[in-house]
Amino acid sequence: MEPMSRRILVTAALPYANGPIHIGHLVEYIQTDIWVRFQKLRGNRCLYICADDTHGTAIMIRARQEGRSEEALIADMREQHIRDFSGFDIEFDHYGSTHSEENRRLCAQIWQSVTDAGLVVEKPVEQLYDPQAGTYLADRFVKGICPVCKSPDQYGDHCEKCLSNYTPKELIDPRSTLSGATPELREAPHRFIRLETLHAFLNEWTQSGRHLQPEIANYLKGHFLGDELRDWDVTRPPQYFGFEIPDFPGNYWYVWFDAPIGYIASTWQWCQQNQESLDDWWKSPDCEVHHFIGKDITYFHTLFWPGILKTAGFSLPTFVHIHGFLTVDGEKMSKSRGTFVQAETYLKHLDPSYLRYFFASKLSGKVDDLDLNVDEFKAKVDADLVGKVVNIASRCARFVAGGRLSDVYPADDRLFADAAAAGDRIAALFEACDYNAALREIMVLADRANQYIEANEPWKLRKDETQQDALRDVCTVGLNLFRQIAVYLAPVLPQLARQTATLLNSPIAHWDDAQTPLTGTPVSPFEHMLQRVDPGQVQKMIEDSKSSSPADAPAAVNPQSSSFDDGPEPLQQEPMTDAHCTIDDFIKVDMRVARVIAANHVEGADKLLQLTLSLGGDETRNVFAGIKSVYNPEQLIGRLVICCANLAPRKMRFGTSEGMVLASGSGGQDIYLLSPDSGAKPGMRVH
RNA sequence: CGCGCGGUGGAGCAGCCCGGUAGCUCGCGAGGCUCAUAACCUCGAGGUCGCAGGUUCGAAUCCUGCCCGCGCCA
Repeated sequence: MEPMSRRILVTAALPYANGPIHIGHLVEYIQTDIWVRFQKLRGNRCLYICADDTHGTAIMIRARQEGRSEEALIADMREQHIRDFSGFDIEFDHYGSTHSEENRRLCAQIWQSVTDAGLVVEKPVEQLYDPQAGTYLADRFVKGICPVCKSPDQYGDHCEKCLSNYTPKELIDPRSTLSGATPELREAPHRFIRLETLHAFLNEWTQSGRHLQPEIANYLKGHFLGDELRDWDVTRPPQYFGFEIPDFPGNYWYVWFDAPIGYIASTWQWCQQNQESLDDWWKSPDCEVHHFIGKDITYFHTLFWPGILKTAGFSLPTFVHIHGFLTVDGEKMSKSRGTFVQAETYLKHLDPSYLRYFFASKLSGKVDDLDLNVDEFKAKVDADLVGKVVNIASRCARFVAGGRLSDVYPADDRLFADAAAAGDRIAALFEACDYNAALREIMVLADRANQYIEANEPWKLRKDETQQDALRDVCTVGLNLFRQIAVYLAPVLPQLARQTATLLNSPIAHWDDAQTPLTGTPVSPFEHMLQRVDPGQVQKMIEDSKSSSPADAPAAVNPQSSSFDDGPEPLQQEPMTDAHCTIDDFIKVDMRVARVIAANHVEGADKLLQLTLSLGGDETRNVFAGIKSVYNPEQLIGRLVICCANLAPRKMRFGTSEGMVLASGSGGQDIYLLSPDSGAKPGMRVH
């Protein structure tokens, strides 16, 4: 027994209250849940804290669209999230919400601290404003061309291509993703946090080698810490769903200011319910703070957040554990392929233990992306869990069902002792988040147990009346080896731990339960603990995921009525060209009727669909069209379009585009493909 | 272009930090067992460890250059 148990506060990133939990999210919550369960099993005091992230423009807009209050929306989502998490045996000690009184008060307190520290400055900001939606546009709701590297279709704050950070007004050719409208520049005062003041501290904290994975420390050093840190814009003018700032009336804290503070607020709620002191968890040097996040939100958690905590006198993170993204069959999750699987859909068809085990087998404590290959998923779960682990119990339990284990643990060629000795090594691997290596160690133990059973042939002993004691001894060894494995797997497979407890009538409550064999205890009748993965169910899940998704591609935002109410906006948005073109100029453009014979999503592209156009006969064109926001590939196949057939081929990031499909509209949700009246045939020229 | 990660028998990976018999899972071939959820056990075939240099008695492992793949706001 360890003399001192650690106190550990653990958080997973707060899921945004704008959508359901899907298997991509689950990587993180499962990874974290395993770590927390492991810590608790080791006898440490550990809290798993999470909450819904509820503020921001997206929530406001969605509530508006659904005709209800933001509060109603987020209450609903929170319920769904909690339901999904519990379905996967993800067990939070507390699940709060950033829209809570505790969070409001903490925000105010921390705001006061950073203000007192002289970190807050006010500056006028020209921000893009969506006149149609009636709101300023959050960075994520503006897309345009990156001012640094000129990549098209980048968000307003940050370029995916060159990883530069900038402000939305620097963006070239901006569009509102809410309405498709061209936003206008408006000026309003904002308040900023001077991160640069904390540069020396952040340098030291991130580069100490103790709080971050090395590749992350490297990344920060190369991308941010080499330059002056930018002031961070943390307030928003109306309209915005969030907390109004006490000393800055009419303005709101930016969602990224109050979201991480939600970690503390949620802990506070737990403290109030459990008569504990918040300071013991967030201001005590004896308490570790561990954050688990995806690599997408590295910046906020490794620079901004430590800076804030430091300034406000809260504990700094002991470690920020950063994981990669989930791919399915080597590709980004895709709605059309049915691999964008929601938690709820998964649970309708498959056992959550499968996913917990599979993710664990893929997680290594590195930032690498991890891939869920459907065949591998089945192979791994079937072979490891059913074929190896559960099989051990299945091979022994029947021979002693209704009876008891031997009163003295029999000689077993040191198998149990060796496996007990492996406990520390396996624990170290769990501690380091290298679940993949931990599971490999555990599977070696399972192999040995199966070998033992093979060598001792209990099925033969059973037939010999004089060998009944020997039979019970063999099963006692087999079941104890199984139980050891169940203990080591308990963080990953809590359900298996519960089943094992029932089978052997002894709870699994501590890691050290693997150190001492059970003897003399009754054995319950054996029941199957885990089924093999049913490929039919996997298929159904994928089908379900396909059908449930098109609905959530929202229709156009503006339900304009009246029959011929044609306004001047289109022309105002894009004035007509003055220069004439000659008939000869016009003839240069060879426009043809074409049929879409194949349409696919382009992985990595936000706007593009890849189309194969037939011009009749064998003549086809491969074309990339920026129409993904409005059209699904399925609905395009078979329809006629107009294409420019002699456009010079253009090499794009995703392949070569050999033409262009004609469409109108301003972009975003405002895109309309041109098509000929019925009767036209592919290949016909447009004159 | 940048940053990060990777390139090891058919597939997926470990080993690399701390140089010295190339290992695991699946698949494949042969055999065994028949207790177990067509599970389990044994044996076998199969690898120029991306390429080229360098350091060294010795390199998958260290150094340099190059090539290729993947990822980059969920």
